[in-house]
Amino acid sequence: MNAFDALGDPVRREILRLLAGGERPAGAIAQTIGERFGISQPAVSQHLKVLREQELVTVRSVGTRRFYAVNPAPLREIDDWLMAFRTFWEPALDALETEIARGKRQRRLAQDASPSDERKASA
Amino acid sequence: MNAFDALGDPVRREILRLLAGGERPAGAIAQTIGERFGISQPAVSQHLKVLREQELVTVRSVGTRRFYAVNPAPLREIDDWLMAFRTFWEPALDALETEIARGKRQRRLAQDASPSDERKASA
DNA sequence: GGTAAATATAACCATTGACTTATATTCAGT
DNA sequence: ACTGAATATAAGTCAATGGTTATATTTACC
Repeated sequence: MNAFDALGDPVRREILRLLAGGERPAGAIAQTIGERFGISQPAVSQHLKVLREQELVTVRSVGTRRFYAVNPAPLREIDDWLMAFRTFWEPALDALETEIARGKRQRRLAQDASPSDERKASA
Repeated sequence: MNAFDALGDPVRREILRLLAGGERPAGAIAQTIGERFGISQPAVSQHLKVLREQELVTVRSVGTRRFYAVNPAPLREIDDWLMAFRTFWEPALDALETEIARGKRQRRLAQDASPSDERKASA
């Protein structure tokens, strides 16, 4: 649940939001974010490093360019962490919602399983 | 969306999780958390201050005791922030789920409205 | 009003974090 | 091999953070 630490910084949150729209090369990120926050290319690069270390992003090299993309896994953990608090703003789930929530969870698990293990996780 | 900064600290996250189980006096929090992290009463008190400032908790005084409780509002904002990323791990919502999601959102809005404004937000 | 309990604040210190500028690395093209 | 583009790393600075001990504040109780 270490991802929270990385998300403590507004610059990094904004980088992620930018990447939510699809992968971007480091240069484009440095451009957009640097402008928006008034910080230099190295500064952005260092933020990208933190995001990499927390595995909030993945990188793909193409020539001299590095394309960053969101890695959703740690964000899902945050989503899970929030579960304990959802009772505060979600009235108790009724049966139907519970059913659907369970369906979602199973689909998610199915997605996590190795392909060889895809034992027909039918809806 | 400043709540993220406060949640960057594991001690504060743990305090919130503790409070998810119901309100607690500062002493009990200092006891539990202090033990768990090996930090002093003032240290915990300072964390509580940060949580107060970010409005992640509310306080209620009873005599010399101060009862802390979760204030869910900022956590909901985080929940909303995550929305932009849910598409990564949730397959596109089908019509039924969308309907239910909308219902939840409306119930939530109804809850936010001032009591005088409660215009029978029936399910 | 004095004392003790519960909690917060003050003052200080060490560490971490987020910048900066300068430089190294890596690859593409000539 | 040389050059330039894209990116990362190094080194240094400064402010913010999280801890400590000591003390102030508030309230209950005698």
